[in-house]
Amino acid sequence: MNTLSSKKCQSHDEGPTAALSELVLFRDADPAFLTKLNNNGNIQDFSKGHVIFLQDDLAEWFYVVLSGWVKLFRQTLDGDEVIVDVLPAGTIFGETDLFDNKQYSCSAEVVQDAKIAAYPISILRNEIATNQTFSLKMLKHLVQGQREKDKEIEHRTIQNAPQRLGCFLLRLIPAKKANPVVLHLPYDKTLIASRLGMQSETFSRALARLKDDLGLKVSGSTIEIKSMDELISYTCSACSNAYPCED
Amino acid sequence: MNTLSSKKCQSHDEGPTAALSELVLFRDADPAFLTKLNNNGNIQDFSKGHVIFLQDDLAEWFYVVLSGWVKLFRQTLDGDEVIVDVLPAGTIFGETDLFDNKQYSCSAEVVQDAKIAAYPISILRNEIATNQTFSLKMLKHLVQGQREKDKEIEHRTIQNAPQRLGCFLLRLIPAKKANPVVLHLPYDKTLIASRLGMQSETFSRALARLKDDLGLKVSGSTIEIKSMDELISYTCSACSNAYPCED
DNA sequence: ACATTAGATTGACTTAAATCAAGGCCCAAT
DNA sequence: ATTGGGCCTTGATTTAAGTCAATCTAATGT
Repeated sequence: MNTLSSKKCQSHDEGPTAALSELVLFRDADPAFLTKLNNNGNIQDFSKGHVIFLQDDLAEWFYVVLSGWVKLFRQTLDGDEVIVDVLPAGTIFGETDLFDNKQYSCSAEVVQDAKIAAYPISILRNEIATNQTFSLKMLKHLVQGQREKDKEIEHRTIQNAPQRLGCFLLRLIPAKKANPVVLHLPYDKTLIASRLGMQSETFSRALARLKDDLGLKVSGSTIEIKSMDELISYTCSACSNAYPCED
Repeated sequence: MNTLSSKKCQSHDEGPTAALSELVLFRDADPAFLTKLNNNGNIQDFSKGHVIFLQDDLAEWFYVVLSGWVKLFRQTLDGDEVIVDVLPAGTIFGETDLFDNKQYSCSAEVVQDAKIAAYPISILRNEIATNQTFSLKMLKHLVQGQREKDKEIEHRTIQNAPQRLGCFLLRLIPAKKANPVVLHLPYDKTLIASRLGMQSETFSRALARLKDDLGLKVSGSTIEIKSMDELISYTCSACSNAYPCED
């Protein structure tokens, strides 16, 4: 029910090679390396709810989200769930579980029907160990990830619920667009709430707050932002990163 | 007033080579590399309050805390300060600002009189680019840092103030020791508070709470823990990492 | 078309933490 | 010894967010 299809990569036009070379990490990588990944990888469609791997599973594959959304999460001792991240298309995951531990450090579950490519970690590990250039790329990739985490910690510390939500909305908009901006929430509001470290009731009220304060229009998962500048100043004033904060 | 002394490394018995080889990152590193760092590095004593670098400064040096404590922080647009981390002896910092940006991503200030070694980032960058083995070590180092950040995000999300404080105390105790355990808070309570993402008043009350609930004894910065097991179960039940969580 | 159900919202209330204000303690400089 | 200033604590109050419970809505399957 979860696995809708699976195919060898080479049988497919827009195979994982194409997919991979769109990721910064693999751009300009050695073609032989990409081909090897290609030949040993596969693409699968999964529907919402499918568990890709569990924390402490043996880490043999790393993945790339081609479409849809995937959540990474951890379980607390008393049974709660903590969202580590929710990943959009174009994200690689499972790749930092390369080393000694060799177990995934969190669980991964599809939260919006997704197309996901999988490749053996061993090939990645080998490339890192033998190709200096790629190894450097990987380092940069990790440093970038570190920066994201720092930002996340900051957000949770100094932004209140409406600001965190505003920040989330802004990050859904790639570049500064002309007003008004219409966007769709990419996954369940409940999940956005826990992604932002709040309860779903709080999320709901934060959204209502943005409606009142900024003239945001909401209908289901469709949101219209009247004024980007207003939202930016409302959201980013408490933050150490000026908008647009992804660089 | 801040710079109390500065010396070339080789003029010193317990020079930076010795200091470096105690860090996991540099253990078993190429002796020529360590010597080069050694010859181009220096050790300085700084007193509390000394600013080592500011966010957006050109990143030319990386540092190792030999003794004392250093805080990393960022400034928000409206002037507040966010603590990124507070670093104990044995920590390397400034080293992730290796790449393209070439600017420090945060500011660094001494918060308890410290002895700090400085080395040119260029030497590190060169070693990473040419020595596969070291590059791999650096990758592991970064992955480990990533895990720490994940843990931090989790703590801020699911632990309340007394639990975060309890967790902080536990992390000051390297191994599981016999009761009762006596320890000293390593830096100002105000700073511990912001390190833990709370106001100093909240910190004070959290400490009082641990006194009441766990029979903790506090006198100034000296703390006596009656029962480690009690503190562990009080603190770690809401967390996804079992004690001792550093591995 | 209808029942079922997961997801979302709303209201009432509780609780944790922030804020505001006052005062205490200890160390350092005079 | 006295003064002054960090640093810390404590009390009173406000505020943000969590919790609990009741609906409401929209999508799904029969």
